[in-house]
Amino acid sequence: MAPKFDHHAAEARWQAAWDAAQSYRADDDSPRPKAYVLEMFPYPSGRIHTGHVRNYTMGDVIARTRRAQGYEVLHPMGWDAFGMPAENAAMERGVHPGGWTRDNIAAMRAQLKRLGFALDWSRELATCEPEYYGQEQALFLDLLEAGLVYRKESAVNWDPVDMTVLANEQVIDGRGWRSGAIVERRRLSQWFLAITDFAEDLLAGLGTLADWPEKVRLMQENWIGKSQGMRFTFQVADDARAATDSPTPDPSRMREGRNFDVFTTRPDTLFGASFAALAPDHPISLSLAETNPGLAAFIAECRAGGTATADIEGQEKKGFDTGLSVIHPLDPTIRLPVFVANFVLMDYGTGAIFGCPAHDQRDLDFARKYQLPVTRVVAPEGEADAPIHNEAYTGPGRLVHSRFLDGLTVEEGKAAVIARAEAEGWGTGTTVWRLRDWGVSRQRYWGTPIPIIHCEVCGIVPVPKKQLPVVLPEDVSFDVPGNPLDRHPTWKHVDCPQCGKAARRETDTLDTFVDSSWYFIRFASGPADQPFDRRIAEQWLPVGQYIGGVEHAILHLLYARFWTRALAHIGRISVTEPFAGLFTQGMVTHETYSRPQGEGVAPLYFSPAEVERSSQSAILKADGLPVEIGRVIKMSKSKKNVVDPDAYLETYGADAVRWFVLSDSPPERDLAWSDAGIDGAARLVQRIWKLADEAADAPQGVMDADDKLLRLLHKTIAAITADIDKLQFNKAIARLYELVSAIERAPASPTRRQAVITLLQLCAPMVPHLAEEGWARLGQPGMIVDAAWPVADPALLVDDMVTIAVQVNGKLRDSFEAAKGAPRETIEAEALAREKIVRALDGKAPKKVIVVPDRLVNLVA
RNA sequence: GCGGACGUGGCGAAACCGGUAGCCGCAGCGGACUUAAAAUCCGCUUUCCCCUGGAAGUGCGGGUUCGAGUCCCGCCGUCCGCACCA
Repeated sequence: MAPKFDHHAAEARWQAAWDAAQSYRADDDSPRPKAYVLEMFPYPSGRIHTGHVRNYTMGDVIARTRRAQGYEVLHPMGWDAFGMPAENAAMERGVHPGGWTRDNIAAMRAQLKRLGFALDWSRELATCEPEYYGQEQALFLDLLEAGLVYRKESAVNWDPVDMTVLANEQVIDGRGWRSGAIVERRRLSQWFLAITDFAEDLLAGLGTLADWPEKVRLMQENWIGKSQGMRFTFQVADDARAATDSPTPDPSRMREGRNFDVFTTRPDTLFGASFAALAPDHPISLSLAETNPGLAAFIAECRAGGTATADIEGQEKKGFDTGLSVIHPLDPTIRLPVFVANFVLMDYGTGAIFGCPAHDQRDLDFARKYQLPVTRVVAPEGEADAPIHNEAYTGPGRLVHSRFLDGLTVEEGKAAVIARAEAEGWGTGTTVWRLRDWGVSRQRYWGTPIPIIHCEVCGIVPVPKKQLPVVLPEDVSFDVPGNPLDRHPTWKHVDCPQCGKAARRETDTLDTFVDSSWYFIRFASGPADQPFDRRIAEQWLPVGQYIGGVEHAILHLLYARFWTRALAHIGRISVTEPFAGLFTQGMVTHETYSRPQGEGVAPLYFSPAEVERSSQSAILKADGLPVEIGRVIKMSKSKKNVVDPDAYLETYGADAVRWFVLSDSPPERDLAWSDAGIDGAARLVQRIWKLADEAADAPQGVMDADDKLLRLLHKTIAAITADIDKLQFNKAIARLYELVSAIERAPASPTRRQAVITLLQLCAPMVPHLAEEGWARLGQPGMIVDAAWPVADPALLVDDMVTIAVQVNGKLRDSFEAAKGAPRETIEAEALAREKIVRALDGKAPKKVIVVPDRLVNLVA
């Protein structure tokens, strides 16, 4: 009986051998074609989770295959090491964020090494180290100098207990996610990156990303949100109406400086306008509120609550009549009342709209509430003038009740109104974007310090580059809420680099998305004295294959695209799209185990480690009683369905774990982690090992070219190469199983021995330790990582016999073997002569015969 | 509400261009080996029936075609993203 494959020994042996040979070191000066394979770098939370294992295994298969195919491969790893969890750990456990983070990195690095990934560890980086963030500060200053960084006041979610800004995702039901305090909307001075300068470019660039998922491109397109329309000015009329709840107006005072711009995507519906509305934060609203307590109260009411989506949803449309009216731009005799309305957003367009109730649902709701006129101006083709009830009409059609526009289509109407507005000088065709500039200020300690000094005399002064990096102080405390940098006794006090007077450091740090916006460039080239060496970086970039979770489809990928373009814009690099190929993999899921705890109480969940799972049921180890097996869902701490890869690495070995995460599910879909699945993977590892072990003593010599096994082998080479290219690892694995079965059945022969050697090469990207061990057992020269990828012989890919299906009226009745390329007549004759077919036709001659060469015959009776 | 993806055995899934639906794995059933078990190996496994065969079958209803999982039209369901975006 052959000895079993010993994963502990093999992993140790080959990981040491690869290390000693520096097998995965990427050579900048290699003459070979370059391939940059990258997986999204992890946040060092403490432990590698199954999602990481899946992500990095996929990348590893690509990297190893490319290497075997003769590419110089760059496959690096690093740590997205700044961020809030480190500060939370500091607050909860009294540890320093830096120590906590670096300990986590050490633990996770060991776990990744244990999985045997083909990574170039010499390029490892952590964003929390000054060598990295100092260079980021230099790039920030470059962008500042180029006018792509600016400071502005903006509304933020402010947590009054934790004394910090919260992202929208951190506001839950209007309360801070940590403190539970009611979130306020505050205006704060914040640093911004001018991503909107590149809106058009970022949108156009999506069209060049052929190797990105369509879904991600669409998500980015929607996020950028280009809308074309018209911007025009409303003149405020002299004759003020009597307004509700306002003091007797003085018309001349009211009019002064109160004309305002609106944006619309539907200039064609202008004759359907029945009101105008301003955002509560609009400057005119605010100025009117100074003398109008009713309006001031209304604005205050609108401001209550956070900026989160949940707060906005379902809110009733409300307005406040300002008493002003504006003049309709196409007919000066028409006056429209001006409201301040809660559904108008200051951040989009101009912060003011014209309302056309017949063709916009929100405007219609508003008009019904305030008894404003509703006039249809677009009618569907052939359907003249039905009244509008409670549903606005937004479909296509022709214009009605619109004077010079009558009879035009919607598109023609838009063009006509814009042409007229531009000719008369009261409006212009224009484009607005949903995308906003990127606010990067965070009132946090554990992030890249923004390299700016505030001087009372000189204003905003960049830290001179010679003084970089601005290093985070280590002696900080987290015993009170707020930003420790701001409270630090000395750190922020510096002399102004320009005038030398006492000044103050910026105490905000950069959003961690900045850190991840250029790490792939630093991997390609990471000199000590500058962010990157342009020549070397450009040899590797763009990343050929980038792999990560779809949750980064918008923010990270958009920011990285922007940052790269910004660097190109200031002439530091010629690459504009950082990731040529993108793949978004699915999540790893697991079933849940629970026991009900009575009505209205959440069930009690148990972790997979606490449960003994048999094929049909599961019992709790502690008491031997059954637990309920729940749905297969994303791993989460609250449902306790998280598994730790370490235990599996110990029991089954890296190769079995790697094989399992690649098998069964297509990589873009979710993968259900199961012990049964890993058992299957471990069995396969032993089967392959047994083949290698037996083949070591098998006869060597000349192979039989007609051997069926040889044909299968070459078909498998071709298929697996194509499957890996398309990242269809599940299909590659199904084919490997077929090949393994076929070899097992084949008698010992030189062909069989060669098949085993090739099999080891084909599965080496997935199970590298096993492959090396088998390669050595078979006495092959060197290491399998240095062996060239097998090439399929085209002559062996075509069969000389094919199966011809015979259908009667489209239904399969019989099939037979025929020589490949046999003439139609031969096939037809054979089909008609088959006993089953004669019976099926029941003596009748077929009316029509369809012959598809090498495939089928269909007889139409 | 807008945009998108998906729907195939008990489960994860295959199926090139419209051409034999269900490769491969998991689970299950039967058998061999064994004192026994594990491990391993062999076989079966879409459903139904009047079982040497036949019928139905890829969410539902239509259509195009000699032929549809695949193309077209209309529904239903699930998931994802965005959302008072003017």
